[in-house]
Amino acid sequence: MSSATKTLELLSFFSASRPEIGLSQLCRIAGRDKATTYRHLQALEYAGFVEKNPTTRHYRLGPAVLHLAQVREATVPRKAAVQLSLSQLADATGETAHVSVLSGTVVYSLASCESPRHGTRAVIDITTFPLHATATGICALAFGPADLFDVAAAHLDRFTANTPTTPQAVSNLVDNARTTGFGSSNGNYESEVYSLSAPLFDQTELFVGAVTVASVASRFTPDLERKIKRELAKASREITHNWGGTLPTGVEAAWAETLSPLHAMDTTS
Amino acid sequence: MSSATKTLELLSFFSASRPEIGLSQLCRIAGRDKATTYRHLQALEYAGFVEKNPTTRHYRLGPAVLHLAQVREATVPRKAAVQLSLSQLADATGETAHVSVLSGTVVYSLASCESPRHGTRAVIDITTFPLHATATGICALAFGPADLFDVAAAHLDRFTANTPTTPQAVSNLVDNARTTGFGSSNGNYESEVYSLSAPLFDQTELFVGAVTVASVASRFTPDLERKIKRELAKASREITHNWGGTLPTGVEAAWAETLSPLHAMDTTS
DNA sequence: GCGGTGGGTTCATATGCTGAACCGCTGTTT
DNA sequence: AAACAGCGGTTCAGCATATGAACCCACCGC
Repeated sequence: MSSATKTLELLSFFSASRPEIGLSQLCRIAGRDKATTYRHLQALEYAGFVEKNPTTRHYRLGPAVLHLAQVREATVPRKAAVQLSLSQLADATGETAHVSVLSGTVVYSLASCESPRHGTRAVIDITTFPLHATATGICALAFGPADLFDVAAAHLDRFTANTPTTPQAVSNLVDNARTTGFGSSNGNYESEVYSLSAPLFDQTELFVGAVTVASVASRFTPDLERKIKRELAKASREITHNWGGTLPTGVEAAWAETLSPLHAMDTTS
Repeated sequence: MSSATKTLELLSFFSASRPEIGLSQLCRIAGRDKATTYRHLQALEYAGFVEKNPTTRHYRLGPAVLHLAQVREATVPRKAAVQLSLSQLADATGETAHVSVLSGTVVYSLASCESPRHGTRAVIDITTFPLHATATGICALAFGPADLFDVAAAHLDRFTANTPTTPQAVSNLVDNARTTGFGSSNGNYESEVYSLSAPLFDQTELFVGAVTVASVASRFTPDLERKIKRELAKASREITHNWGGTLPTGVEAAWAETLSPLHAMDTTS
């Protein structure tokens, strides 16, 4: 492990829950010598990656990281950062994949990608997603801010025979999303489109959006469902990471449970 | 210069105008050996600070910087990051200092700090600043987005005898701000309050807000004006830096000109 | 097929990184 | 008030590790 790598590793010990770290404390966390750690911190401080809290002499992340983040955002905007994941997802599942983001109480489409595998495809032709009637929306309700449910409950329009139009019916879908880690819509918005959706998170584990695969009802077998869920989990990890976020352990656990071989027997039985 | 410092320095060569850099190119920019630079880049890539564009093999900033920026923002929110600069500014000038930020076409107050030096003080009791009648607003018009002027011209309310109420009068103040690097208001909003304002910028040198000192007309001498301008420039550099931004060279040049001893003769004569 | 450029690799050399032990300070305990 | 523990910060001998000249291979224009 190079000196530079060790220096950079120090930065990863700072987090929202541990924003300031003293020298000795950092030595213990990193399991390294005090003199070494001190010199590494000096290098980081010189470059503006950390700064000293003048009163406590503890270290915290510095302004340089803001600077770099702005350059990164200008270089690879969020939209561009999902394109690769999205095309891989569409490719692996043979279905239409898309990513949407939450802004206030509205979930809008950021990017989508269709797979050429089948002649029939789901096409994402809406820009904002009804919260109660789409896999994406259910995901937002399940993992997003609590006050979103009231907004959803105030607009329970019926789109198809399957659209849930009572708060209780929506609540059931949301509960299911929370336990499985995936939002789902079986023709709730368009009768022939079955969708599955996985949430995306920021660094503080706040919901920021969802990645979704939209399939066609007639080919939506349990096997395909499992494949899509596996790929969705992968894509969600990837996109969340690319946006600088982290997945809550609860979601990972829900996925592990949902995708375990044991559970597979249940769903296919 | 330590290996870690050299590694970190590589990151500073990425910018909005040069977002992706190849290995050889980076060697030339940094003036370092190819093997060394390559190993440094590997360390950075391993830590997620850079990533390779898979098609061009060029390097660009990675997702880790977004992650760190979010932690930094959670650790030291912008408001907290200005407090120290602001109290130093209030202390050095003996006047009231405040920081405001531009959001859309509205300039709102982020934080303010009064100095106890004098019994009479300017008090910042508004939350949004009229663009045409305050030093802060003139600063926004001079250095902010061009379409702001139309917004300002549509609301030329008169507050005092000095308030500029014609587009031409506002335009003159804006021109003056552009050449001096400081917005000013001589009782344009409240007749007894004289204010000076310096702009704040983000990483792409876009105007994001202003730092202002509000003084009382009766003690606003040319000497005090010069002192305030010097301190404002210092505070603007500091806050801009703390927010991860960079000052346009044009503004620095305007300040240097305004604050030069030669220029001082002109203003005091 | 040839020169120029690019990314990536090798290896002997010596530079500069490492960590035990140290200092001076502060707040707490006895 | 003396002893103590913990902190941030410093020193220096010894050797791990960073360094860069020279190298390879692939690609591109000609």
